[in-house]
Amino acid sequence: MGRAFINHGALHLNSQQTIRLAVIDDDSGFMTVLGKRTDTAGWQKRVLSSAIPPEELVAMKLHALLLNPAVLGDEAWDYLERVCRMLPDLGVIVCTGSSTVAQRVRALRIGVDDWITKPCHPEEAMARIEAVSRRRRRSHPNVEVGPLMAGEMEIRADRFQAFVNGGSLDLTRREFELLQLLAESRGQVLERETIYQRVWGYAMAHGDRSVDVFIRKLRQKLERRSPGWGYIHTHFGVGYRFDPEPVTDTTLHGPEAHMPGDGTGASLEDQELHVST
Amino acid sequence: MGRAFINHGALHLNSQQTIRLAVIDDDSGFMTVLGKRTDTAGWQKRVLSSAIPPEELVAMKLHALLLNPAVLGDEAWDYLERVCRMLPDLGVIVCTGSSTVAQRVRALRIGVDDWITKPCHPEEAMARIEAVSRRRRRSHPNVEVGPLMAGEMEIRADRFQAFVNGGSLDLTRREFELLQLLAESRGQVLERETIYQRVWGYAMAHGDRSVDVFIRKLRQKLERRSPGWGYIHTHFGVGYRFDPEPVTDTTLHGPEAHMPGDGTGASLEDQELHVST
DNA sequence: TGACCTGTGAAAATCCTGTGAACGCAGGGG
DNA sequence: CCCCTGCGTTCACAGGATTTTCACAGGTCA
Repeated sequence: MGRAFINHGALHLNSQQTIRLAVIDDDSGFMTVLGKRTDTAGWQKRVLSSAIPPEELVAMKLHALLLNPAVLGDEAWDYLERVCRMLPDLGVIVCTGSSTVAQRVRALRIGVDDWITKPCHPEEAMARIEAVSRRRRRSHPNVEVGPLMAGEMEIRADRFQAFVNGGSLDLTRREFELLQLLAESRGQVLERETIYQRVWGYAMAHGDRSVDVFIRKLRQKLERRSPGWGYIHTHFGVGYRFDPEPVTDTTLHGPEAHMPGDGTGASLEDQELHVST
Repeated sequence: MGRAFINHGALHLNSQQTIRLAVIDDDSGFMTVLGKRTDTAGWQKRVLSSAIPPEELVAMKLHALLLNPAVLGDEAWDYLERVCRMLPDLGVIVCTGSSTVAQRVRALRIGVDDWITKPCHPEEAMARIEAVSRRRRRSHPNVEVGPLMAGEMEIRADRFQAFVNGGSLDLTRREFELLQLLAESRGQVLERETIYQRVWGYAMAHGDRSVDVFIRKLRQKLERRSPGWGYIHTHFGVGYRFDPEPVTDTTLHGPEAHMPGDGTGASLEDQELHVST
């Protein structure tokens, strides 16, 4: 179940992009400081103490790679060249102590995107990594994340639409964004304020019922195309939770048909107060 | 039509190494040395002694801009910001004497791609400019020359034209580029901003309706030559999607005429949000 | 039961897209 | 050098689609 990550708050006008970065360096001091900052920024970072085959880098789906050639010794140039050739879309930043113009030029010509000289402020290192990743993303705007499956439904970001065995739900933009947010946070209870903030992009006015209204619209469309499944659950006094589950037709008001939760919701599982329709 | 031009802005760059660069600096010494090298490398360089409006930069179809903020004085930040916002695809490199980490970070976050500190070797400056431009060019690795088929239409990049059984659609340059972009992204919903950015080469001004107007022109020409097919679909509040499909003349308001898709896009082919006519 | 919440339906307010036409510019002829 | 023509931009409007807002009804909790 590897979902969860990816651009969470990237619903729309978000400049903050979470970056997947790998670092090959052994400078523990620098690593510590940098690590602190990247964590704060919410980046996904992986520290490696030695070169790993480019093939594995591919599997990591990185945005950028920061490496200190000193760690690799003689193979550094060869390694750099192979990485740049195999992963033209990966942002490669070299970070080293001293260096000559010739070395820097050579690296840049090989395909390296930036060369930072230590000592350097971690903030600048991050800004440069961001800059490189930004450019990289701009070139390939359509390497979209695969469709997201939920119950009988398939959510396709590239079409701004959700489908149930081939049939579109005909969601409007807002409806889609709301659904996407919910689905990305599957299992989590989201408060109205949070939802509004992330889908609408600004703070919710007191007493605004928009979220409720859109939840209703979603439920209607979902119900029509995929009856037999419950997707959006209401948590009284709190908010909503997305969790696709086949409708256990317990007409009896019984004490909840305790579905095996996926765990993400942990202790909230039993708070199930009422399930839509 | 005497087009036969070269690479316009965004679509299809030839993979020549020649770089179109503009420099805003008044350091004659550096300019001279750099100029010599760029000439040798065959770059097209334009030296400006002061800021020029971003609109004119657009017209220059640059790959990169190297500028010394000292020349602009107080307006430097504002200018940088405007340029980066308006030309997201332009490589922007700042080259200055002394600077602080804070300044560099600010610039990089604004959208600047690299910050070089003088004194610097012109060779390194060039290598960095290349590195920045390289990312940009990689955008459209579209090397395929073969004609692109879509419905009854044949799109020939080599002719800057589209045909329907032999007859040309008489597309103008912009129309063709728009059509090509759409067709290359067949099945995907493209937002207006994206379209504008990629076809026009710079950021769309708020409220610009050019994309809509060109979509209309395309639809008209397509309709005239190939009635019976729907090519461009509107996604309300989002953008447009190209997906050729025979017109299912369901005049009946019936509950969806579930056409089995033509197959190109797997099982989701049918289902329109709104189909323009 | 009373105070709150949430689900609904529908009206009202906004926003978005399709269009037709006017403008301005640049190139080609005359 | 001036006029004509093709193209790309901008505008303003009309018809719809989508969002918000409201007033209520029905549930939930203490």
